[in-house]
Amino acid sequence: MAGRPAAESRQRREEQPAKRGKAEPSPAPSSSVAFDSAEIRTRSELLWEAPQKPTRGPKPALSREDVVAAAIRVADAGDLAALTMHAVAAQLGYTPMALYRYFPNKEALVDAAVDAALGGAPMRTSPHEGWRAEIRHWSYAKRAMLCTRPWLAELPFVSAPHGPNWLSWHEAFLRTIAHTALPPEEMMDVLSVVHGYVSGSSDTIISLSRATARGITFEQWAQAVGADLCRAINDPRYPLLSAILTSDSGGISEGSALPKKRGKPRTMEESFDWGLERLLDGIQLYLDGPEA
Amino acid sequence: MAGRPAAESRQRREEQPAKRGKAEPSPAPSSSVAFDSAEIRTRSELLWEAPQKPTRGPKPALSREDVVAAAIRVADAGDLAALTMHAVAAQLGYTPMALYRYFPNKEALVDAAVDAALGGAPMRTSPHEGWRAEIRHWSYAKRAMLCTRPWLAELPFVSAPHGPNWLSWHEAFLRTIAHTALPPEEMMDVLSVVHGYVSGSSDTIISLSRATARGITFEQWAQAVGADLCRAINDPRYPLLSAILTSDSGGISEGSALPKKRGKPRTMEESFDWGLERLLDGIQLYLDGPEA
DNA sequence: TGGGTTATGTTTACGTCGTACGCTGTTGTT
DNA sequence: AACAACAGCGTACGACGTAAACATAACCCA
Repeated sequence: MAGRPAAESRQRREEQPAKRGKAEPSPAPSSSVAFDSAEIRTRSELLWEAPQKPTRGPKPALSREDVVAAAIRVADAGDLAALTMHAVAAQLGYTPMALYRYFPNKEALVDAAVDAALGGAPMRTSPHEGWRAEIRHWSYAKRAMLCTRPWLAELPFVSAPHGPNWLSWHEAFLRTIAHTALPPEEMMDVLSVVHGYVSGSSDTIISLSRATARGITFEQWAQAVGADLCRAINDPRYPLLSAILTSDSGGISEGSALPKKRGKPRTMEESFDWGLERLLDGIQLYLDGPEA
Repeated sequence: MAGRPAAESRQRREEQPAKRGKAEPSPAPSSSVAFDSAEIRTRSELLWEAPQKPTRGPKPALSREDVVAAAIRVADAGDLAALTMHAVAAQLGYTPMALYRYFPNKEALVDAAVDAALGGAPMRTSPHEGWRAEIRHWSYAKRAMLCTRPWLAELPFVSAPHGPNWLSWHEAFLRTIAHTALPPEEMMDVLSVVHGYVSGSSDTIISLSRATARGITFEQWAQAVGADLCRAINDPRYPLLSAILTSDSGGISEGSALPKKRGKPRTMEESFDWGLERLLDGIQLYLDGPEA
C-alpha cells in the first residue's frame, strides 16, 4: 500500500491533542489540576534548600554541587542539547541513575545548573559612578555573561525558576539606582526595561558565540545570517529592507580594529551600545522630568 | 557493590566531552568543518523555495503547507515539546515517516512552522500617525503575537533561520520610521533596539500565557512566580529587593478592571508600556537632538 | 497497451534519551 | 550484633528522531 493514510480513520480518531506537555507516564496520583500548580511551586525548592541533611546511610560520594559543576562543564563544552543525564554522569564517572540520588529529575538538575551558571552578579566596590554608568556596567556584565555561556540563552528565562543567583542579578541592578528617589514600583520598572532590553537584544551576538563555540568562523556565520537577509533584496515584498541592505551599509562587520570608516556598518557591540544609550536617555528624561 | 564509581577508571577515561551537539550517527560524508557551514546555509532554503516542483511519481497527498499547519496546530495545543514528528503525523492521520517526504528532518519542519506561525506583520493602511504611535502599534502587535503562540518564544530566535514572515516584521517596522531622515544604519539600530526590548521584556507575560494555556489560573501562576521572589525577603543577601517587595507594591496584579489605586502594583502591561515610553523618549531625543 | 521509472507512504529497526523499579552492599544507630 | 536507611548499579520500558528497505501508485515513452 502506498499513498494511503495510515490505518484509515482509526488513527485519525485517536489523534492526541498533544496537550500532555511531557506526559507523565504513570497516571497522576493526586488530583489533576492542583498537581500542576504544586509541581510549579515545588520546582525551585531545591535551589534554596539547605546544603544537605546529615543522615544515616553510606556517605554520598558526590554533592549536588559536584553534579551541577559537571553539568555546567558539559553544557559549556557543547550546548543545552548536550546536557544529558548520560553525559553528566559520564563526566563524573558514574552511571546516569546515580544522579537521581541528588536531583529528582533532569529538569531540577538543569534548573540548578542554570542558576549556578548565572553566577553571582559582579559586586562593584569602587565608588558609585552614578546610575547611568552603573547601569552600563551591569548591562555589559550581563551581556558578557550570556556570551560566555550561550546555552543559558537557549531556554526561555522565565520558565526557569528564579534561584539565588538570579535574584542576585536583580539585587545588583537595584544597587545601581538605589540612591535615586524612585518609588519602589518604578525601580522595578527600570529593572524590567533594562533587563528586557539586554536579554532581548543580545541574541544575535549569542548566536555568534554559539556558532564560534562550535568551530564556525565569524565569516561563515555572517555569511549564513547575511544570506537570509539578502533574500529580501529585489523582493518586492521588502522594499525598505531591500533599499537599506543595498545602501552599502548592509553587512555585519566584525569589529573594532579598522579605522571606523564613516560609521557605516555597525558592529553588534555598537548597535547594542546605541540602543542602551537611547534607553538610558529615556530613563534620564523621566528622572529629570518633574524638575525640568 | 554500592558506592563505587561505575566501571572504575575506565568509564572516567572515555568521558565524552559532549562536543557532538546532536552527533550525526553516520560519520560526516564530506569534510568536517565546511560541512557545518553548508548545513547552516542550507537550513533556511526550504523557507524560500518555490511551492513544489511538479514531478512524475504518485501525487503527494499532502503539501508542505498542510504539514506546517498541522505542526502549528500541535504546538498551539501544547508547547514546543509537544511538537514531535509522531504528533504531527497523527494529527494528519499519517505515519511519522511520511513527513520526511516533505521535510528532510524535524529541524526544517520546525523552522517552517515557526516562520509560518509568526504570520505576516500587520499592514497598517490607515494614515500614518507618526513614528511614535506606529512603533507602539508594531510593538503591541508583536507582543500580542508572542502571547498568542507562547511556544514561539521557547526557542532562541536567532537560531532559527529568517524566513519570509520574519522579514515582513522587519519591513513593517521600517515602514514606521521610513519617513524620518535617519540614515540606513541608524534605522537598523532603531529596529534592533525596539525589537530587542519587545522580545526581551515579553517573557514574563509569555510565561503566563504558557501557564494559562496549560490550564493554570492566574492566581496559581502568580503565586508560583511570587514564591520565588519572596524568598528574597529577610534574606540579608537581598536588602534592596527585600525592601521593595515588602513595600506593599511587591505583588503582581492581574489587570485592568479595578480603579487604579495609587498606581501601586503594576500590571505587566503597564510595566511594558512604561518601558516602551522611556525607550521612545530616548529615540525621540536622538531624533530631535541636532535641532534642539 | 504495457513496461520502466520515479516518487509516495509504510514497516521495521536502531540508537539515544529520561527514568521507574528492584537489587546489592555500606554505614551509622540501637 | 542486628537493624534500618540509604548509595550506586543493572535492567528495562516507552518516547523520540530517523535510516533502510519495501510495496504501490502515477506518470512517461514505447
